[in-house]
Amino acid sequence: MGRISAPERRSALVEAALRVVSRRGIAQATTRAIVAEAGMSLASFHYAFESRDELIDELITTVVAREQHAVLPEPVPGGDLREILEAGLLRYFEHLRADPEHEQAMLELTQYALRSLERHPLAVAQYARYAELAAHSLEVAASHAGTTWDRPVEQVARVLVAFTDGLTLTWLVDRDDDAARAVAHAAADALSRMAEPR
Amino acid sequence: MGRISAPERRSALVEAALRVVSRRGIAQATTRAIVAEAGMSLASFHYAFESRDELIDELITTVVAREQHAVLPEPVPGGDLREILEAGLLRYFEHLRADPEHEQAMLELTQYALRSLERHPLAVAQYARYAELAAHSLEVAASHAGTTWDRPVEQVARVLVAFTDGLTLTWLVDRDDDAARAVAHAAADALSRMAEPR
DNA sequence: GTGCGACTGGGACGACCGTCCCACTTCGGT
DNA sequence: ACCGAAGTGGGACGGTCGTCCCAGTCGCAC
Repeated sequence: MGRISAPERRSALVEAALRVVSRRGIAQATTRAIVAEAGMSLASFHYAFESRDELIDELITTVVAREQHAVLPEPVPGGDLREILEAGLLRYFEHLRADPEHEQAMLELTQYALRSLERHPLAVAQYARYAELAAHSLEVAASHAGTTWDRPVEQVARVLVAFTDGLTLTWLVDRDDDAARAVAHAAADALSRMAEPR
Repeated sequence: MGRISAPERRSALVEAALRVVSRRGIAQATTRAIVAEAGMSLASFHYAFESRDELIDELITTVVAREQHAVLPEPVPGGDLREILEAGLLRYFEHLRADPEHEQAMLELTQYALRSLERHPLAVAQYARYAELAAHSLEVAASHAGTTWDRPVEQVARVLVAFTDGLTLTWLVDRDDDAARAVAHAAADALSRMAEPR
């Protein structure tokens, strides 16, 4: 292993940890497994991080900050709100199908954070970030459809996040593409009714 | 510890394991923690079960079989379909608020099962059971509202399960009651549109 | 080139894990 | 009363965990 500065090592370890958590789950993300994935020795781990907990915290923070697969990157032009929303949800679904392990890892990290008092805020921040991204997408969608939301967009965003989570969780279990698309359709339908009638 | 037959001990251990998983998470549900919760010695554990894995498998099976907090136990009389569905979802939400640890435990057990090939079927069975209960509730609801579903009820049920999961997950993170009720409202709205217009 | 601080590797530590062994006690059938 | 089977308790096993120590090596400023 060549010589790397401590900060570089930190991010290399975070990336390695994300790969291990995605592939094998957080329970299997031991210091030794992470270090092996990064191709380092155990001592390097505790040179860069004080503890495994610190690494996991930074992993969650990093990965949440990076999160940006918004549900609606570029809405379909010419469609009405419902169609734009459904296209966005289907886009998210394709992202989920392309990298299911990543979403499963995010889910596990949330649950992990939920289990300790000092880590709970990380989970809250994660979902606040989701809601923020969702709110932005919803604003873009409404603007493209030439309409406005009939309540604060943050409230609609919260519902979108819940629908997305449900779609993710159920699809991860049964891998039923058609069912997931039905969820996307129904969710888009419900959300579109939260806009002012044109 | 008095003398108990092996089968009784098995179910006592399963109950103890459920309490430990609910309270502290599956990662903390060690053989010693479970045995302490049940007030037994370690030897009794391996007298009743061959391994911890066997206990966890039986825990999942048991708890899934017992699952019956259907979303719509007794629909409100006189309401239309949307109102009946929303009342059912709110009923589920009250159940979630009353015992959040149990739903969190169920979520963790699902994720745990998803992580190994031989346990994956348990997660699938868990969600098949959810869908079954949801389908039954939906049939009751449609019948009370005097309408019928415009597609196989199993498909609607799958969507309901996804919505319920999303509501659960997001509420467990932010504990925002109003937001959860908004999800229930939107979900009921979307689902009610999957019925034949009267 | 020399010194010093930053970085590295291997091995060890105590704690806890799942599992197992074995001497012991209790029970039900005879 | 007795005897085999069923159930119990304590202690120990090997393995893995997170963490730590320390002797060694490298890069860079002087």
